Amino acid sequence: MKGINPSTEFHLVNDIETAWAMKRWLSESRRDVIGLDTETSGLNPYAPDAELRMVQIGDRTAGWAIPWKEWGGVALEVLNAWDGEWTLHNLAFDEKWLRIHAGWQIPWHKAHDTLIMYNMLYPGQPASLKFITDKHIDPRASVGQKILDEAMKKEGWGWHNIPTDFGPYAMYSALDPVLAVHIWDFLRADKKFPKSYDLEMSTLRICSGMEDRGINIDVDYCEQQRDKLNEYVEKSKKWAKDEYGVNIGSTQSLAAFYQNTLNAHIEKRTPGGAPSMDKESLDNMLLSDDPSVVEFTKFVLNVRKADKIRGSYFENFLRDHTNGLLHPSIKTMRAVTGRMSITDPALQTLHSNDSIVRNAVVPREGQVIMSSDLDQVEFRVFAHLSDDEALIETFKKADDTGSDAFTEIGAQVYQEPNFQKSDPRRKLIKSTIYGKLYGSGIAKMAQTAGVPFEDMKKVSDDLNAAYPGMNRYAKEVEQILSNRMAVEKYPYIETVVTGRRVPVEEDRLYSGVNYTIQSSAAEIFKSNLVKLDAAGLSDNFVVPVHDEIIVSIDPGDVEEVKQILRENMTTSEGWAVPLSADVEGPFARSWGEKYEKNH
DNA sequence: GGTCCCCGCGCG
DNA sequence: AAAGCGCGCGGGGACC
Repeated sequence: MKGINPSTEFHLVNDIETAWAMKRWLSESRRDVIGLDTETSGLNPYAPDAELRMVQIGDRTAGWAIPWKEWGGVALEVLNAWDGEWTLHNLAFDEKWLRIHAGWQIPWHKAHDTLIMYNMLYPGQPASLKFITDKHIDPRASVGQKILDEAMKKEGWGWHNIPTDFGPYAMYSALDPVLAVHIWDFLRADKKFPKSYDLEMSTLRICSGMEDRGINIDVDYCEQQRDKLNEYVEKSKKWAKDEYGVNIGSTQSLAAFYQNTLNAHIEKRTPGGAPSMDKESLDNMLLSDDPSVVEFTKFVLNVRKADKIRGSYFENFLRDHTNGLLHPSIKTMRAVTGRMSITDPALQTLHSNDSIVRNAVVPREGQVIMSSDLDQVEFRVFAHLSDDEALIETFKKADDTGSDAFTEIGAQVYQEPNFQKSDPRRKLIKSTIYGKLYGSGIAKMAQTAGVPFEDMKKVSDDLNAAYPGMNRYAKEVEQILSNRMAVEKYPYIETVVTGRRVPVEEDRLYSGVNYTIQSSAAEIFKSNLVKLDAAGLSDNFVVPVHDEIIVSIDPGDVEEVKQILRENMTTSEGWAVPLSADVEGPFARSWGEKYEKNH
């Protein structure tokens, strides 16, 4: 650790002389990269009162903090003057603020993100600027942060109103781009970017575009649904409270009511030991001999669902939109496995068993919605990795005949060519396969499928006999993980696409199979987005949902887009089983059409 | 009054 | 031998 050179200068650009000094610094020194950072009023750049407060640039010799409101023109001058590489820590954040509030688009092909770089090279470790600086750069650097925190507390300042000329704030701000450059130096010691870094940087650029273009919602529909559900939920909760004194929103109150008033027995416990009032527990209540228990339980289940839909979706849509446009936050590397997550609102969790919520998501003006889903991608990746000849053959047959993989497995395992999709064994086959993907035991599979242990075991044994590669692969993975734990200090798996390392918890090595599959599938999907971007479709992206991309397109382009989606969402090269995708739509009214019962 | 965890449940 | 994977969100409730 070399640390920060004590002769490094930090400046607040709040007079002409300093502005000139900064410009001289920019033009007179030779350098490979400039660090860039911003200070903002808060986290959400789309908030009505959002304000860019400071733009900071720096290298190994100096850091400059430029108050945006007073000296924004100077800031833009230097942003435009530098045509070399930029490095930032958490590019996704600053890129948005600069684009929205400074009207300046960072050139993506010259922008680097040390947050992503760090994630690639030190998977599973905290990756905040502060943590990395303390650990790898210079622990003295965080002293300023402490002083600033205390001052803000003492003066009652927040990020939105701390004066830009307050010394510690200016100093702390000017330091950050300098740190960004030091982290760049540290991570770039071998001057190579991992393959996964390129994929993630492209994904970042594509998803940033999606956040910016936003998602159109039908505001009137949301308001109607919210009001309707609101009335039902409030009325119902009040009735339960008045009539029986039970708060059905509280698991404690609800459990007490079942036990004390309805004299119902609650078998299941939560991990914390409390009586469980989850869906399974309540579904058991539906089997009660006591009609009043059954009626009350139906009532509770209905209210819960309505409450969830109202609060998590319609309320949030209405809270977050501006003129019918939602700008969600897409975190491209949120899950340890590299899956993306979407918040504000949580667009990956919209109810799919009916279309009520997705009806709120509509095409852009004059357009139609289409979608493309990867077809059982995790199972296909599993089949590829397990290298089980029979399983691979079964997939090929299912693809050739256009039948469903689980049905085809039934036909194969039971030697019944006429095995039907409606055969009750198909459900057990599906449960077994998903159980294996997730590393579950037979007891859990049986519980999920709602069948006796013995029935489940029979199917599981049959599948293991027919496709021995599945268990063989699982054993292999555990063996590799144990070896790595012993030799390399921590157990990790590698993704199939880029070889990115994903750490596995030491006491849960069995989850390595799922991690490999899930993280590889995530990279396959991201690669497909990059391919679609190259094919010119990314401006039409609306939202990604793990293995599915939603697009909004002109009605005249439907056939062309179908073709583009089919081509670029499918991968065959290098896979024992083709990774195929379907295309659905066009839907002229809403995303919900895809989920309508008769569809 | 703010913060954190538990619990339950939505999605892939 | 046995182990369901990954997320986000909201209400309740404990705690400070």
